[in-house]
Amino acid sequence: MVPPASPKPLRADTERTVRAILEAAERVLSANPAATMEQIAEAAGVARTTVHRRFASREALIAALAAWATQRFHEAVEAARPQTAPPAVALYQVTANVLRVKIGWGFAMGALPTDAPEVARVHADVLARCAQLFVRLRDAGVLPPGTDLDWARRVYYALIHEAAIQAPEDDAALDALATRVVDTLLHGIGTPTAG
Amino acid sequence: MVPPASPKPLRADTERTVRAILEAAERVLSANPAATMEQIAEAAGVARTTVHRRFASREALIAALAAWATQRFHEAVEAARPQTAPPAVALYQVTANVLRVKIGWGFAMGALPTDAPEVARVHADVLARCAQLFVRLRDAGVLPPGTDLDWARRVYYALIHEAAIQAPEDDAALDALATRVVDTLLHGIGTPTAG
DNA sequence: AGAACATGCATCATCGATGTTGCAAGTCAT
DNA sequence: ATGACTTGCAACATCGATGATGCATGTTCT
Repeated sequence: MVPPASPKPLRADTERTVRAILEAAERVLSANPAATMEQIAEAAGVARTTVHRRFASREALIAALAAWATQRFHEAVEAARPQTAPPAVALYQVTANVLRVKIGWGFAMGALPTDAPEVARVHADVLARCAQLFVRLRDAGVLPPGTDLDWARRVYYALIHEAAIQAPEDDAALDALATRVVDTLLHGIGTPTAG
Repeated sequence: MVPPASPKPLRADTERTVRAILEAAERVLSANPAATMEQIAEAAGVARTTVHRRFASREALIAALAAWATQRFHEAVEAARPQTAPPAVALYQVTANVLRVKIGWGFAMGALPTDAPEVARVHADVLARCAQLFVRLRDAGVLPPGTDLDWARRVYYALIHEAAIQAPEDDAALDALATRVVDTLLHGIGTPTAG
């Protein structure tokens, strides 16, 4: 229902409710992944039955949440033009864009074990883009030729994950965070002259 | 029951069972944090009622698991003599020791929201040791004077967490992993000349 | 060997979460 | 304004997980 243009345009009423539920689910579940539908409904300001009317099951709700976040994730990466922009620039842009999304949708992006066909495809797509970006980084000399790209990618994800916990809301702080992530990724935190 | 010498020495029988349950819980819960007591019991090769006899509640089981892992964690850090060994050496030793523990007890170490008084104290102790180690690293010039120690510590944890997923079993691979973690922490993954 | 204890099994009780339905009242679109 | 849709509420049904118990059958320790 959420990802592309739905077959039937939702009533303004319904759309607000759905969004409220998804946002509430994100907040509540990120605080406690085992939270009940009741707690989510309460946080959304609706009755529990309404949640069940919109999402057939708890599983469906989480799937919708993941789909929503995946879409945002995809947009964030694509907006950085990771295949055409200079790799170092793209790295920074991707970092900043993804951070912005991840700060608000941390749970949904973490709970990605989705089995929906469409969503899985988009997600795989994004991962491939990231992998390609790292190849480009290596080819451009930003990363040494012998770099273990898998380790590099995982370190990158871990740094973004850590940075997202800071959760700043203004753009200046977000840029500072992105800078710190890229910097740490490339140069670590040690004294350059040491070693 | 587990951490120090128990008031009543368990029967050989019981001890084996308890250990089997804890180890099974680690395996099963790390694969699926929402696993049921039944699944844990099955993995341990005992009846579900036996688990309940040893651990009053699911909560108690997880608490015991956390306590056990915390103890191991503590030993791993202390064995590296983080306050007396040269900081760079201690960093490496702590990394290797903690990796060894974390590979086998990843869930238990992640599920640390424990409210047991004794356990919390030990855990806080370990964290303090780590913080001190980072101060020593900075004072020794391994880290630049202006380093944000909180960020440094969090990056370090994240790297260990990532590395522990590789899960090698032999010592050579473990040392290689530890080297990689320390190296990445200090120098990142970028080309040194770049910038 | 014998007392003390642990385990497996079957059984039962309970509890919370999930999911459904009917109806009255409210909201939206045209 | 009117018909279509949505929501809240209350009630109900179900289901799985948790936790407890009694008893027969091992297992351990001395």
